Amino acid sequence: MLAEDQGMVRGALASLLGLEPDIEVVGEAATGPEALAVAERVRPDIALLDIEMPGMDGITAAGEIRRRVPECQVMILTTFGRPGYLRRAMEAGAAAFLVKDSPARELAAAIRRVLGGERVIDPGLAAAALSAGPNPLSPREREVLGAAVDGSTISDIADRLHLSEGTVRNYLSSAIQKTAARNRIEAVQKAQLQGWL
Amino acid sequence: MLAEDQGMVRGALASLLGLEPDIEVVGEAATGPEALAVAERVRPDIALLDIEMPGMDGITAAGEIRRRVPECQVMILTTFGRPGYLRRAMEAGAAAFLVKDSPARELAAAIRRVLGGERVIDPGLAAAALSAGPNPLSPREREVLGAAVDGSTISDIADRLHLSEGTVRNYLSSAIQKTAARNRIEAVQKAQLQGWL
DNA sequence: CATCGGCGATGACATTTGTCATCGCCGCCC
DNA sequence: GGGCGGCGATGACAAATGTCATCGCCGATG
Repeated sequence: MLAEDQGMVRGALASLLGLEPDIEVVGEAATGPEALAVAERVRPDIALLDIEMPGMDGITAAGEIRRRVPECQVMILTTFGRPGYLRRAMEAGAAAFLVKDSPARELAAAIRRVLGGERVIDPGLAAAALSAGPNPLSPREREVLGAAVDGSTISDIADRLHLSEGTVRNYLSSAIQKTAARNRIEAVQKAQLQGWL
Repeated sequence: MLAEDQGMVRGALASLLGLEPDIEVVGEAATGPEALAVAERVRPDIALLDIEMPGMDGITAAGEIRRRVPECQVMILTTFGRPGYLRRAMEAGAAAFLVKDSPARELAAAIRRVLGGERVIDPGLAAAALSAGPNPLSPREREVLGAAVDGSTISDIADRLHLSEGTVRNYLSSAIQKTAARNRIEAVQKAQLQGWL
């Protein structure tokens, strides 16, 4: 089955896989929750999930699918090969991690390898994920930094998270230092690049 | 011909179009300059361009292709249906503007309509583009705001653009007001949402 | 020819942001 | 039991950011 929010990309991928005689697309979904529902209903051999989806991100969906449909292998197909994404995908039990800018023919090849029991990960990406180390941000730091992505002021964030302004400043400050950034914007950029948010 | 930087999406779209008996993909490109070169060489009936591409964005490439290969109709296929993108695409002479989250079958239909001499634009998007009005930012304001997206400080931007710090502050301030934002981060967000950068 | 807008700059000012020291309360782990 | 780290808070301080008034130089436009 195939989960991807952009209709045109989803349809195109379905057509790509339809060319392969040994592969059949048995279900499609456009959101995280929908992916979960479809997976439970059709119980496919493979679930191919995008990460950026409305409702529930593909990695969370992957974990749920692994839990509820254990015989189904989950593969992640994403635009952004961020180290933190790869790490979280692996922890969620994914069998493969593919980026959309690799050549199209690698998709069917990867599916066959997963069906054969292998795990498929871009070697360069794996190295990056390992060398980058784990997410250094504490849960609260992540939350506060995540609340800052849209340009909210300190007092906005404090209100939204029910914290004092000083506390918000402290979390932002430590997030800035842990990401080796010079201000919150750089911190957000760097954290997103690593897949830490 | 097909220009799209993500290999897997490009291949999938090619396969989707390959299903249509009256459509043939005669060339592929992964970057803006490559798209231009391929268009000049194969002189296709239609060039289907993504906007976000390395080297040269799809809208600029569209203008160049229209200029150098006048018999070729250009269609834009993009992830982001931003009003400013649509406006610029039309000014560059595009015959169609499609977003990737519409259903896959609309792609072939749109191609046929363009071949029939029609222009294809999502009505909702057209309304948004017209009601949003034109880009209110002056070229310099756009440049300065664009230099602020990555979290650069005032003095970074001043150095990069060979301006005094005070001038940079003035431009940012007026960009913030024109976008009705509260700080530069919100201004960047809003401007990007509108396709003004 | 006067006006308007864009460009570039300066100086002054208020506000926001980032840093640091310090505190108390937990829970965990050696 | 002591140490460590996460959580939440306060106060003080320095630095960065945003605003405003004002200036001069252009080129276009009425």
